[in-house]
Amino acid sequence: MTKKVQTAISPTRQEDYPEWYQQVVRASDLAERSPVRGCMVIKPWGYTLWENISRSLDDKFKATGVKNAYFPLFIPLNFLEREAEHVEGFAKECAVVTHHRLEKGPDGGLIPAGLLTEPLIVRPTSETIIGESFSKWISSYRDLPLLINQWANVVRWEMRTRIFLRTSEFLWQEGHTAHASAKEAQERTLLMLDVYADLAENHLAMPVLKGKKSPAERFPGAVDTFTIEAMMQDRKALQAGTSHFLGQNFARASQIRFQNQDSQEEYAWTTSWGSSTRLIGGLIMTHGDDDGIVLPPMVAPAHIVLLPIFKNEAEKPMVMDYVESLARELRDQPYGGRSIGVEIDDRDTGGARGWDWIRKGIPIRVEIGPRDISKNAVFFARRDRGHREKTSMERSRFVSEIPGLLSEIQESLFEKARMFREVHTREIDDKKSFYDFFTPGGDSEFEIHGGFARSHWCGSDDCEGRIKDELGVTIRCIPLEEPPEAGRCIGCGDPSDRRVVFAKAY
RNA sequence: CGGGGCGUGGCGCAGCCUGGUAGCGCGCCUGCUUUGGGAGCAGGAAGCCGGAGGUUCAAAUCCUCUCGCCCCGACCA
Repeated sequence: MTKKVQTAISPTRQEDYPEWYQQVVRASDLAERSPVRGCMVIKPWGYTLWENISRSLDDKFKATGVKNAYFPLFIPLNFLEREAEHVEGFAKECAVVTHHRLEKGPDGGLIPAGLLTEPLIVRPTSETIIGESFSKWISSYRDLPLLINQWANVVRWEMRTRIFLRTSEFLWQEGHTAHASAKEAQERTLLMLDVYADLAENHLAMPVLKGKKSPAERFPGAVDTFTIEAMMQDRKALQAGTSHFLGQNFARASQIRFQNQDSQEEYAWTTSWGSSTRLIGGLIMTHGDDDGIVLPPMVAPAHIVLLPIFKNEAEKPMVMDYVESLARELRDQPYGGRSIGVEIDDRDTGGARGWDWIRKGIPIRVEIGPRDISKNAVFFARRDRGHREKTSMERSRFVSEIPGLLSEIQESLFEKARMFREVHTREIDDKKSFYDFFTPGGDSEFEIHGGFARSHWCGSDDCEGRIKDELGVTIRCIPLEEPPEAGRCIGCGDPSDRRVVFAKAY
């Protein structure tokens, strides 16, 4: 008699993907919703993950000469007004501070008082306020390039929020640079895109496509926006990081000028680039399964959990000694630029204990009982394999092989995700196939279908817009590093010289 | 903001149509028994049913308003 495989998360991805996502976030103990509309509480397991991600990124930024700084949370209204497209892009989702005091109201409650002469907006992004500083810091070509990053929270009053993927407040970094030439700024834009791709692929084990955004998808005020796009397990695309070449638009708006070597005054060329806690959402949807999240070792808050097993109190000291000394040895092992993170969970909660760690996605679970100790061995399971698949290994060998084992897991996660993307990416050249690809065929409400369609596009906003209206599918990016190819636009049939990637998106 | 759905102990839900002040599973606490695996038995804590009004002798159940959440759409990292 076969019974349905029991999963730790219900519903499964297949049954109801959006609900699965919510449940996984909860079950993995990463974060929870807060009483504040659209905002989340990031719990220690999730925050440590974010710390690991942000530390890796920070190191990479610094390796390219970027320095960190910090700018105000509040931006005067008139700053935002300086760049026309920028205003238009963000005006609809700004939190605005209008008062600076609270007074007792007639009903005893507090009411805002002390109207500000000029409202302040809570930063949705900081181009304008940082531009203001840049304009003061830069006067000569000798001051360039200026390479600044800030780690901050920002607020975008979104209509619809999803934990980690789109929250009203989120944590991110925003890099802002100023250069003496367009070429240098463009190179910086692409360099930072490479940094994001490196982080995504080598730390998050999340394969990404690097590409340029179509004009319709560009950052408000940018000349060019570049993106890394990942495919989630519902086959939708997730924009996981963006890098913008801002030309002289913001320099003009913020009066960022410098004197060049010919004593001529010029506007600087600027860039900005950002990535956020959304990466965690991407991580969940790239590797998570029906038992919870699966953490790539490079960013996992901890790598190994040791689960002591003893039949009675008499055995406990011996087991705990073994466990604690093993933990010490493991923590001495290096992995991914830090030491191995080891948790010891000696709660006496039976088998449920192991499932907590499965849901939390820890890469390796190790069970240690008297039987292992007598053999001087450990009994372990990998999160990227079935939960019943466990291996016994001699202790010292386990300790010395652990860095390699973690690398293997990291690699296997990436490879699995890459294969998934490959299987669900199609070159599509006729309109009917294209529409079929993005049209649900089954009767399930949450059917997962489609994927990435690599198709030709004539370059017109009209074609792009029509496909968006009719199918909810957008151009995710125009991939970089791909040779031109002659073809016909999937929308209108006009000649096209390259393929672009179409997909439904988060 | 438009369409749809939903708000009942920490989580998932039943009850609502046919009003009579709350129930199930998991989790949690205590004890005993178990122990290489999401344990068994017994006992227990925890909700006044999102909020506010109204109808009624009586409302989780009916009516109105409101807040929030989820899905689709529009918009976005």
